[in-house]
Amino acid sequence: MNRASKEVKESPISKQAIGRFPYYLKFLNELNRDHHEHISAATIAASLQLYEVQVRKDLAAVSRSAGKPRLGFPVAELIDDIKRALRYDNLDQAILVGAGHLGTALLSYKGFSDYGLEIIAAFDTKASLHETEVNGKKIFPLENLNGLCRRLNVKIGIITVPADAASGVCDLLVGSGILAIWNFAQTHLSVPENVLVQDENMAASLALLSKHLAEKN
Amino acid sequence: MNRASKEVKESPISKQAIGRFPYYLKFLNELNRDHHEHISAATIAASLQLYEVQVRKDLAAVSRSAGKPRLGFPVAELIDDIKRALRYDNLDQAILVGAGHLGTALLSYKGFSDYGLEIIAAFDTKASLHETEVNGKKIFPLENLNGLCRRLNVKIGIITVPADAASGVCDLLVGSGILAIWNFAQTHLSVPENVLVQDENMAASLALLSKHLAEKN
DNA sequence: TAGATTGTTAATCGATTAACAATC
DNA sequence: TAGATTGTTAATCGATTAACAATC
Repeated sequence: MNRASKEVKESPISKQAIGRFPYYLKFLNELNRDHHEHISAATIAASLQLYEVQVRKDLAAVSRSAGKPRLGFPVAELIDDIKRALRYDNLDQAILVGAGHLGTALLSYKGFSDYGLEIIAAFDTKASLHETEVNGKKIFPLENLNGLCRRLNVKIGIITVPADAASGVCDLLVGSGILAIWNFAQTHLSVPENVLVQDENMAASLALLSKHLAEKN
Repeated sequence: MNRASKEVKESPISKQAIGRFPYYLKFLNELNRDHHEHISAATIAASLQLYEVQVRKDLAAVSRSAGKPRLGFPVAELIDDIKRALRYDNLDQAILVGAGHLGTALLSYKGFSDYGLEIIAAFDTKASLHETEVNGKKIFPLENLNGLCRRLNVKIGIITVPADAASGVCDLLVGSGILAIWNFAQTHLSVPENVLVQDENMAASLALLSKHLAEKN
């Protein structure tokens, strides 16, 4: 507040912490609906089965106004702070490639806008899908991808094609100016260093489930 | 080999490493198809953009016969070792709750058997879905869940219901003897400590994508 | 005031990376 | 033999947890 140089302090939020904030947010939204004014880190921790310190540190990293001893944090303000930190407030446009079962499911999901994402169009090689719509989003041939991304300045691409097609699609996305890729294909994607690939590694999840089960015998 | 007590050495494979093995496996399978006999950690690392040491350590953790200096690891054997470590060799049966878009996508996916998972049935509250099939898997009312899980000794449950229904479904699963839950709902689930909840935290992925984008401006 | 609660520094833990000796 | 490659010990890094002083 009264610092000489008031830079926008670079938020030191770890990747792990970013995974926890959506849970905080959901919990806080419920509180807010019930008209709770304040909340303590201890209560959040108990509810989400985390350590108090961890919650305290996480909240300290995003909260603009410091929490008040005895009271805790004002719920509404905290919600805003988390939304800002996760950038849920500004809506990013995305395109999706691969309108199979999973692609269709993602296209149909209404909840992404809560997370600041809007899928505006889909692409697929299958001609029978072209010009059809899923949840109001049109499906185009891949040839249209570059043009559309350039024209609308789309920077997020979602890959839901089979593994053997993923790498080609990835190159196409990168060549179309995409800077962040959400990859559901089980394959390693090679990209320039200014592009981020976020893998949704379901095979890893399955292996962890199976491992747990094996240990329980 | 020539140790006095030959216990089954508890594999010290980190969670992170488990996430990498599916990528190793995919790469090795391709090599195998091309009839490569041996492979070095360095080559794998270069291909998947990892550090050599990391690959070496990961492989050392699962490989039964040690790798050979100059040669590397025998491809076919390594594939077997990884499959065993990830337990892809034994097929686990699972049931799925919530036959919406995402649930249907998972039911339709043919690739899970490669990962040692077989979804044998689905459940949904919606009466119009009952007794219909997706990819040969029947959809039942939730009342049938307990009986079916008990009868067939199913230990894995997949949650693809809306967030506000997830916690109730979770309790039902736990009460039906389920020991491992793959949770796609964006909500914290509370379970007894012998039950594992594996969250597929898509909100976290989105936040990471969005954050990267914001940093690129 | 006393005590609930915060924010922060230090200790611990787990995973990655560096360095290097062993060996085919 | 020389050198590519492994396996392992030690150093580093990032995140979590413990300890504790500050404060409303």
